[in-house]
Amino acid sequence: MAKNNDNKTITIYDIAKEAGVSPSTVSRVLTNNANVRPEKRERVQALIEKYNFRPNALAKGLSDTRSRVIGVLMADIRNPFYSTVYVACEDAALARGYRVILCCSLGEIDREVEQLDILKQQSVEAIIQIGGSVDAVITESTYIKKAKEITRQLPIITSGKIDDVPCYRVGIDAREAVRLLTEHLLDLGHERIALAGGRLDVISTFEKYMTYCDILKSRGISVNKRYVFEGGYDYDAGYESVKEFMAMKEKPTAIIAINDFCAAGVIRRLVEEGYRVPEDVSVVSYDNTYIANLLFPKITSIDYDYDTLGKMLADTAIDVANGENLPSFRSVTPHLVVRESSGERR
Amino acid sequence: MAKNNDNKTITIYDIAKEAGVSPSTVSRVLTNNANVRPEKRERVQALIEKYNFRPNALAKGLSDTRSRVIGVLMADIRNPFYSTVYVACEDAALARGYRVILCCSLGEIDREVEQLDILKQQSVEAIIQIGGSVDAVITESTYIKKAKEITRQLPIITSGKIDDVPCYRVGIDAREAVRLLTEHLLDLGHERIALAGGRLDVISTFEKYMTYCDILKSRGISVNKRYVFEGGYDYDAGYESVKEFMAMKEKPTAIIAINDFCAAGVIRRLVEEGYRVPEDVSVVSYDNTYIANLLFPKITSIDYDYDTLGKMLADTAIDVANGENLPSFRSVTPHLVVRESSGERR
DNA sequence: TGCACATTTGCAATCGGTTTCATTAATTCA
DNA sequence: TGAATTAATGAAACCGATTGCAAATGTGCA
Repeated sequence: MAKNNDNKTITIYDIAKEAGVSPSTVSRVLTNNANVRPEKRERVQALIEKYNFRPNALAKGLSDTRSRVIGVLMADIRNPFYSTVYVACEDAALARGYRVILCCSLGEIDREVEQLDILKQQSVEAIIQIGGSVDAVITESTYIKKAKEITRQLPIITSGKIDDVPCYRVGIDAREAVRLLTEHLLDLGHERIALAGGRLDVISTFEKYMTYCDILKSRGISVNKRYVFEGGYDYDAGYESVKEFMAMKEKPTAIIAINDFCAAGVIRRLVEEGYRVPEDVSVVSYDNTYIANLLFPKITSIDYDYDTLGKMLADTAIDVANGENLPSFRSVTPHLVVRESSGERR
Repeated sequence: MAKNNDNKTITIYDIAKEAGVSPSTVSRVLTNNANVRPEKRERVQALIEKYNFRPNALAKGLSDTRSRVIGVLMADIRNPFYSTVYVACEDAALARGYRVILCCSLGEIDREVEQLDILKQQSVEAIIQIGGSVDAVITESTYIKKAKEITRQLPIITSGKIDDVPCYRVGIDAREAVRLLTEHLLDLGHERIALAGGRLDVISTFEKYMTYCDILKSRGISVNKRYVFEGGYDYDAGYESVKEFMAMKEKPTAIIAINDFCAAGVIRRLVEEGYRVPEDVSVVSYDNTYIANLLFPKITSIDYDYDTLGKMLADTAIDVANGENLPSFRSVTPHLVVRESSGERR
């Protein structure tokens, strides 16, 4: 791909000719592991540097058995949660000599199915999928069908779970996350704790819900279903939830938002209705994206240690691709970041 | 890349054999443009569907003269401005049958230089670069050197400007953006308008600054240099700027933040010091990312119509790659989105 | 010095497509 | 119906690397 002054793409053949050796020798210098007489190696190396030669990645990928590329399929890279995980994955992959290809499904199931094919076409060695169909309890059958087909050929690593499809799970310890948040609030004296946003047909959300129920019960607090507002994972879900919560006689004194976007909506509506955060109502959330730090008040949120998560995802992908036998489920431990949005019940 | 039941990757040769035709014919069916007898075409097509066959992208890229891939090099995909532009670019590219490869430099010049090589290695037909060295007036010489080398071989499309390197510019009409914001504030009665964040050695920031000066002068208002706070493009820059501004005798009554992050810092500090936004101080910003909508108050910001920008970038890249003669500078027209953070001077 | 053995090296096949070119089959039209 | 023309097809070269294998060169030791 490097070009000489004539602007022609130069190849190992050109280097070989000028160095007076065979292309194989140049290739051996490039791949570094074969044994080449030092004198020739230097001669070739000098030309590589002279022309700033880089071997064509497509040709290399074709001839190698290993493409050294892993695919990352996410719901939407514009969401800071995903982009943070993506960058962490990429860093970890790069550290092991792998490249990463990004695909976004943008919530469209057809696109998601299509992306799996596209990644396969690119000869990726494994696919990391975060968000999208893998998170839904009842997954679209076209997706399942395609995922099954794919997993016969290359491993899928996911934070979710695909029915009937064997894949490696690298997730977040959702139970621990809920525990941290719920007990934080209980410790502050809150008992009327509401849940804002998220759909219960999404596995991680469902797990969170169940754990929330368990914890309350274990503390002798009965679960009030009206304190659970199902909705999306966005600002609006949070905003709408508060309309309902604060219209109740027994208003919640604390709200757990499904993510930082949702928390922003919750806080907005609370402020609009004249409540103060955290004096009147505490608000906490999951994900601890940079948004948690941008809002006023800054939000108490659950952090997942994205570098660790990304590394776990990438390492699993690469290890599995190399045939290593790994546990099919690993998870990262969340921790609580206390900020300004949660306080003692008054 | 599709595999049959034996889990072996199948190729056009397999399809050809089973269909009783030559690989060339299968290829013709695949590329669609050659003429193949309908009967055979159908026979081949049926097998393609049966096995869900997709031609290997690496092989295709290697044999084709056109790779139909463009590279996108950005500063940091975790920044909503970049991720929004990226998705828009990808969409536009996809619509024209092109794929996109993402690289992030994360602010490291070495990485940025390296990425140019990596993209070249991938046989991209053009590189779109937004953010990073292309934005700096005095660009690192290692970068310039590499960029020069690259542009001899493939076009670079950028929102910035690289000294001495011929590239296609697709930008934002910065002067118009400043005009919209400044006149909006002037119309609201503000005269003491401050600038928070951004470095003047960044072209777009410098352009904004110059235009700001021009507009104030044309209205007979003298420019107070103390109203210009240079800094980064983040929350902290905004936060720090307000410390200085509000310590002055003649405090500004309106602040233009260099982006939404910066605006968040500005507002935060204002609130901490007991000022209300917009009653006491108006705050506006550039970029109109979703952050502008999340904050309280919602921020009046400049929108760039990201879909149009993305399309302009991708179209330029593809057109230039195809040898079309385009104007070397095109720009998108910004517009003002008025929200809650700006109001009449009291 | 000569022979056995270890290193280097190049040839040629391969990865999986596309495309040119020559050949063959199908049409068109007088 | 047969010659001229056009459409369909396959063989083979090519894209730019890697790698198995055999040949060539170098080394060690008796």
